[in-house]
Amino acid sequence: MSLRVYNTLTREKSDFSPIEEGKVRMYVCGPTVYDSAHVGHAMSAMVFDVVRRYLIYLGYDVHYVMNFTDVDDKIIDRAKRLGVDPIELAEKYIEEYKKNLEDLNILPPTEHPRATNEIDAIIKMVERLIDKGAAYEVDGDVYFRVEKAKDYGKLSGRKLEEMNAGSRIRVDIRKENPMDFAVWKAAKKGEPAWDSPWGPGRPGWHIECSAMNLQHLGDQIDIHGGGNDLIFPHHENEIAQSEAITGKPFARYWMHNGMLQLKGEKMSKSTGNLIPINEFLEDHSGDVMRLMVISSHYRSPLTFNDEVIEANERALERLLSAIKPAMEGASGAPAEITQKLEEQVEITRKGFHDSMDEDFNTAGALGYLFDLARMINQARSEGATAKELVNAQDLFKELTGVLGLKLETSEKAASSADAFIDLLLDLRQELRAKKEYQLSDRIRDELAEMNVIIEDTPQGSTWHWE
RNA sequence: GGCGACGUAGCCAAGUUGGUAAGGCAAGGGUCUGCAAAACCCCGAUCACGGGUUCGAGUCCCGUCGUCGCCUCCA
Repeated sequence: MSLRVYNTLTREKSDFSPIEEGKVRMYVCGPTVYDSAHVGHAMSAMVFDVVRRYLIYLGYDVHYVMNFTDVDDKIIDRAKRLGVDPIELAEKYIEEYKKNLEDLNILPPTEHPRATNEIDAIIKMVERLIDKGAAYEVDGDVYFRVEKAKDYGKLSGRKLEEMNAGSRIRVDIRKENPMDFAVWKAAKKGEPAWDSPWGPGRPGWHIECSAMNLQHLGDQIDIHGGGNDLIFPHHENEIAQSEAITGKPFARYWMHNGMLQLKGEKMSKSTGNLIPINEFLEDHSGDVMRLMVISSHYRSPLTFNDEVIEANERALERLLSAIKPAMEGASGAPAEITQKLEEQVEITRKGFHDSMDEDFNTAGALGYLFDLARMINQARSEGATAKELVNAQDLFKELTGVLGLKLETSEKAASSADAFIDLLLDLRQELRAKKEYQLSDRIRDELAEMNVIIEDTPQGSTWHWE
């Protein structure tokens, strides 16, 4: 079997084959940095992180570009309201976003370009569009001429004549067609601006992505990703611009993730219906977020609420249980068990691969990992030795790693409290030996209230943070 | 109004070209334990509804109801 990918452009799955053998050029739309990113952004970034990790797992050399939109109306508005410099405001949220990605165990992009660093390339592109008759200048603004793009609407399945542009926004009478969109905007007073043949101004939203693609990945790319709310108009316009310039098909595969649903609605910055990544990470690990994301298909909406978060906290504990070491003094599990475990290793490897090959079916792949976890735990409780568990556990770690899970056993680093807790455990051990259970239980209960969980095993007691 | 997606057990959710429903969480029962915890074992759905095609449909077609996304900035 080989990898199949759903392509928004064709609305069907097809076999994946990159332009250049063994290499994948991939571009994912990053955030507009005017505020803290929320868990919906995290979802999108994670979805494509998993895509990237799986492609690497398959042996591809992946060139991964994620941009920052660091100049646009919202950033300018926000900065004006706060009385700060828009470029500095953007810079602040760029740094924060990079930290978010790190905390969420998202691999750093190969390149992380930002619009303001690409101004020269953008201006050249706009000039080329004008030269080709694909764009026109009006009073310092430059608009893309949609009627010139013969197959405009092919990505979103719209037809120009069917779109009732201007039904909700006032039509700019200077435009030739209401659907024409700005590729260059004349600057108003006090706004960040760059000199151009059309006077001081700044790039339109869509052109920067086209420019960064051309600059960093070339005329044609393999995968272009983003949230499905970007299909129209953003990606539609990117296609129109890029293809107007190169005359070649822009991206081979358009991948779009579903929206994260909070309270039954799309999580969105503009409506304030959101949970910032920072806030989420105060109470939960990045792995919990990731588990939620990979528990369902990337194209489906993601149900996000407290109940689901809690369920995934517990599910994560189950995954963690699989990589616990063999019991101390284990003398070996029955042959029947160890053989079953080895068989499960092969079932898991194949099942994982087949699932992921089918348009990155992470939820299906995860199912196999839970099956393997159960088999590992079963073997361990039957007395399997570390050696008997090693193949299964190695595969388990490898494949959870492909999904981007860290599975760190100790969420909190060693703290100064450790020695005291160890002391209390020793004390409790002595009390239990004397069968003074009232006191020993009190130690356990009160430590539990401080989020220290004690587990008794035949080899003694252990503890961990809740 | 237009375009698109979806509706699977209490909740989340998978289901490749149609052949008789993964997995997780919760609940319940059990093993282990001084009691717990963890782990392990057992336990649940005919797939929104109504038609149709087929030997056979969750999986294809039509209709109905419902939810969501896009059509305006948005991952």
